[in-house]
Amino acid sequence: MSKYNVDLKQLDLPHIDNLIRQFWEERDIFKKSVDQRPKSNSFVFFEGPPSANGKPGIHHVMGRTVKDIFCRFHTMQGKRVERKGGWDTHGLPIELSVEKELGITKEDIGIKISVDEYNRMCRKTVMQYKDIWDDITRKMGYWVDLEHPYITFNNEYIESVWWLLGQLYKKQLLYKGYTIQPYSPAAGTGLSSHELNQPGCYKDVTDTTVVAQFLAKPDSLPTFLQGLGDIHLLAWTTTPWTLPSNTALTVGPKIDYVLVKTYNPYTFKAIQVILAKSLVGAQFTEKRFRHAESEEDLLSYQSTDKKIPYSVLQEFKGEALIGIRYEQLLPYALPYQHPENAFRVIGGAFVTTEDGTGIVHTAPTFGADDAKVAREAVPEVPPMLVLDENGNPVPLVDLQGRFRADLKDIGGKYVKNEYYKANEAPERSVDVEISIKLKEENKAFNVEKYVHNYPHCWRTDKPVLYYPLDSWFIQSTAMKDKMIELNKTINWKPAHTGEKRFGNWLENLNDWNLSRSRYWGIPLPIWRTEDTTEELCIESVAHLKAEVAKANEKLGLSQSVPEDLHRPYIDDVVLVSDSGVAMYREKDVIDVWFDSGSMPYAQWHYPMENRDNIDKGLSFPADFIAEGVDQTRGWFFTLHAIASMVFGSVAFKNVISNGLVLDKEGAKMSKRWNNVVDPFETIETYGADATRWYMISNAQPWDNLKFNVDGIDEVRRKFFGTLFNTYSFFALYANIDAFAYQEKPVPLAERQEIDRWIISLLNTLVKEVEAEYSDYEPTNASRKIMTFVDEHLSNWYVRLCRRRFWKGEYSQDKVAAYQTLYDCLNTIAKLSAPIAPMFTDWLYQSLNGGTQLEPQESVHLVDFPKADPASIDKALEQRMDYAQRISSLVLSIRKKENLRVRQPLSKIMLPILDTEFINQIDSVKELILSEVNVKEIEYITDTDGFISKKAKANFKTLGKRLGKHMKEGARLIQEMDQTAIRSLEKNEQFDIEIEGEKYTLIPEDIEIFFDEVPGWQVATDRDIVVALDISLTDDLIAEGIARELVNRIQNIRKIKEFDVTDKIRVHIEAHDIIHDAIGKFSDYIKSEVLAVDITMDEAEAGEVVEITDTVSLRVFVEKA
RNA sequence: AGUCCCGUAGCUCAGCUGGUUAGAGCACUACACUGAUAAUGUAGGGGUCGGCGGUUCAAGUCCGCCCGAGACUACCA
Repeated sequence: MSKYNVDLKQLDLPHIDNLIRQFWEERDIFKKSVDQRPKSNSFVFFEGPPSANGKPGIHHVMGRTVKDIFCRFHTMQGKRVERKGGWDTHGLPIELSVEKELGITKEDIGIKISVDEYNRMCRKTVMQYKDIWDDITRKMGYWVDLEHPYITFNNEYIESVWWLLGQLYKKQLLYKGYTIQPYSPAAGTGLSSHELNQPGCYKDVTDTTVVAQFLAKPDSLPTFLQGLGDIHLLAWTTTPWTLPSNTALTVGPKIDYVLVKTYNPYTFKAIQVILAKSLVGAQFTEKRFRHAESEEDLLSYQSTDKKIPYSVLQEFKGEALIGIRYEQLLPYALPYQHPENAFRVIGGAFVTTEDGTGIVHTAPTFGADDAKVAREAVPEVPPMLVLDENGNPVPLVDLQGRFRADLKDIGGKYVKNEYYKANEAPERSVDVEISIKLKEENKAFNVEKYVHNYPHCWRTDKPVLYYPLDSWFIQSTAMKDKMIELNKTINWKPAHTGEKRFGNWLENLNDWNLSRSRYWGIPLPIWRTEDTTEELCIESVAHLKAEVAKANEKLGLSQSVPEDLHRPYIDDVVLVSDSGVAMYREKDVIDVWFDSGSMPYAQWHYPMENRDNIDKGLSFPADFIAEGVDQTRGWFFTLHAIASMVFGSVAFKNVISNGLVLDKEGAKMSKRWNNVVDPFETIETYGADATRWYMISNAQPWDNLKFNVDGIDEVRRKFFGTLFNTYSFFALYANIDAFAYQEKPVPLAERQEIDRWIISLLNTLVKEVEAEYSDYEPTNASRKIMTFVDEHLSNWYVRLCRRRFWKGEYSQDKVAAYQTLYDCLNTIAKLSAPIAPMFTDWLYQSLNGGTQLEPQESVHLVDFPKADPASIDKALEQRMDYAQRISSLVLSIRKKENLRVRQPLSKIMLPILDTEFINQIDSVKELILSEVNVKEIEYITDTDGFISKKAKANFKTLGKRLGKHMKEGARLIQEMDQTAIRSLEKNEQFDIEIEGEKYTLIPEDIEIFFDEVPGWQVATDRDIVVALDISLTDDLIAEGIARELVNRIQNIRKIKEFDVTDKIRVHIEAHDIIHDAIGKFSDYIKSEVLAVDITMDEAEAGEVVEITDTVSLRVFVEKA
């Protein structure tokens, strides 16, 4: 005979975790849960690959809980949900951690250590925390296929990525360009815009800024500026180190500029300067300058004067300045090409007058806008490129961020002090040195510190440089419209992340910089001839093999395709062009983000294998993905971009972007603040389920979570504790009665009102929870389940029904109670399984262990419950609500009158509005009476003359009709007397008049409720009024005492640890106060405490027990 | 600098398309209850719904501005 599991005396979630985890592993439940569903009915999920070179944090538990919930839910909905795990293995983070470990820099690679060795080291390092990741995955109960993960460094994966690049190449979406890009000298690589958009990259920094004076060449000035003496153009820069590379100044053709006569604040020399009219006030600050009153005033200036006078001489459009030539500001070098076209004023539409001077210092080698405007000028303004020792054109700053050695005083210095090794940075940065130099040479108009936002490298944390680089791009801008259009079909949770954040990002899309001049990554599969006229994009290993054979033949080589497709082996492969010329691989590796964006295809080695997965849509696009909001421009974008460009499809249909996990104060978790929560510790202390449930129920996944372990404990107590207690209660009595659900389900009609009520609520709950899960609203689902378990099942159903379980014969009613409670618990286990997979599996197995009702060995193999609409009875739910509220009201009167519930009372009086109400209350009458220990309910109707009604306006219906008379109308309605209300009820209409306007009220315009009833002990709650008769008779008192006795005897039983089924004998010290009680209620007492007899004697062996406030007696209890 | 999101009790959060006493849980206080007991019930205190202005008969809810927190965008010199 099987029994319900009662092994656990107390709820111990970590213990249950262990049991269930072991069970899953032994029985291979995860695999079964996937395999039992047909391939044809799939729910596609993509697992975003984490990088195993960092340890998992508590936020990973959050993200993975969200993923797990929907995968489990859809599995229970009959779907096949394959979840291939994956690892992100390439990229800068790994390379940098290896460099650090080896104590080398990028320059040493290929010299101190071979590329081969270096890459082998990367391959090893990248998986260093894999075991810890696998461990947290298991411990938190996240189901993902860890045995067959995709790994981005595998040849198959690389081959798929090549194929994708090949498709882009064929669509002519790959191009090579020389552009100014964000570049990290410390990391030695260019950065893509999504790398620059990683959180925390933009930081406020204080830089030395200069407003420089560029001396115009007199003969190039427009006629209206000629013959006035020296004229300087003022231009502002936040990067003085770029001034040696200045080759132009840009003005806005339509902007108004002025010529100002004043003195240089450092040299006190008289000067004339040009700047934008609207920025005169910003440059000539009141602190240091003043308007000159007259020509004499201006001329009379002495360097000892406090304020410098200035005077505006002329005004003109920027247009007029174009073509002016100026003396090179810092003549360190000259452009190697067309130096005669440098150092002149050009026009540019991007110039604004928001800050600076309205004249933009233009260094085409270090600014994207600068390069563009310089190229567009006629004739083209040359960038400041010089020839190096090999005759190649290079900028004045090298790839390490250092000035070229041959640049006199600044040669060999880093342009930013941050690039020096610790403690090696000079006191004065190059920016400061240049500023001082300019001041001394009467070339600086203003030097000051300025705080602005500047991008930093996401890995090295050092400032980014904008630098000219030759690299490969994906022309994503060409597919922008398609991406925008497809995005509109995606269901984003929350919606605004998709519409606004992601949508705006797509609107402002830039081309995707693919190139990384690094070693550990997927090699760019493009080969070129040395003169760059011919090129080839390889799109598979087979393709490469064929090309290698061709090259071997034509060039007389004996190469083979390398076993490992990484550098350096792939670099050695030489191919041959159509014209028979050798081609060499472009040295770059690709952006790692392309790796992860390729996973929908590359995880299946598409198209070399598993073609149907993509072509027939078996595994593409995803029905669902989830990651943190920080991935909006990361993985979410790369998935979307590749799918849009290569397949013209979305990559995912539903996406949750979850918020951050903060500490309990709302601060970011960081090692520096020592507020990082260890996920292992949390799970081991509180259990995975409580942790998961807390995270989901406390806040919506997309809101930031203020993580507080106190909240987990609360969830454990309130939800899991209550559910566990309810189960334990059930199991205790079901085992005693040997209830094993052998009987046919008792028809609903034959069950008690309260059974039908909880079943109705349960079915409503099933319906709602299914809708919430389907709508990707796990928080609402969890909260609804909690309310049901806590308020309805435990605190009402079980509380009221307790006696049915422990009293009486094994009747149909008892069976009905068992069946009802069993069904509730079993259904809750299933509804909650996606969120709390371990406890619910324990609960399901414990229940099913007593009945063998369901063949599935785990809750994760069953189908999600279906709501039965026929069981939902809204009128019944309403009635029970009345019963709960009436009971509460009676208890509150008892409390006020100091009448304990054990003392029976004679009657409740209930004023009622209509007979329908009587019917409703009648069917729940018994529940109320037993709950509050009262003998009967008496209904008081209108005609009894006790009741006075009050009316209140219904604003919703009246507001529109009465308009501004609403306030007055509400007052009139409140003042309606009994006859007026009665008249409205009878005639179904009633006229009121406000300021001459007549309005006809109909019944729905007012709400009627009861006034206080004078002279009664009453309590009210909205539309219900309850009065209680508190007079006591001798019988009532005796019964009260009898109940007190029962209570005391029960306590003694418990102290003595009798079994709940033990029969007893009771001896009570004789006393008047109990004489009546025992005389009249001995049968009752005996049956309550399972006594075979009760005797009044000395009870000498008994203990003294307080019976009432004034009487204490000896009571002795022994086993019969 | 711009865009987006958020601001409701000491804490964590509800509050639907505007409708009249702004809710729940936790915490706190008091009293009960106790054959579910590291639970439970009842009662109580605690809110100018971030601020100001507007629309409306009516605003926590809609609009504008401001303050505060956050995320994101941006080479704007």
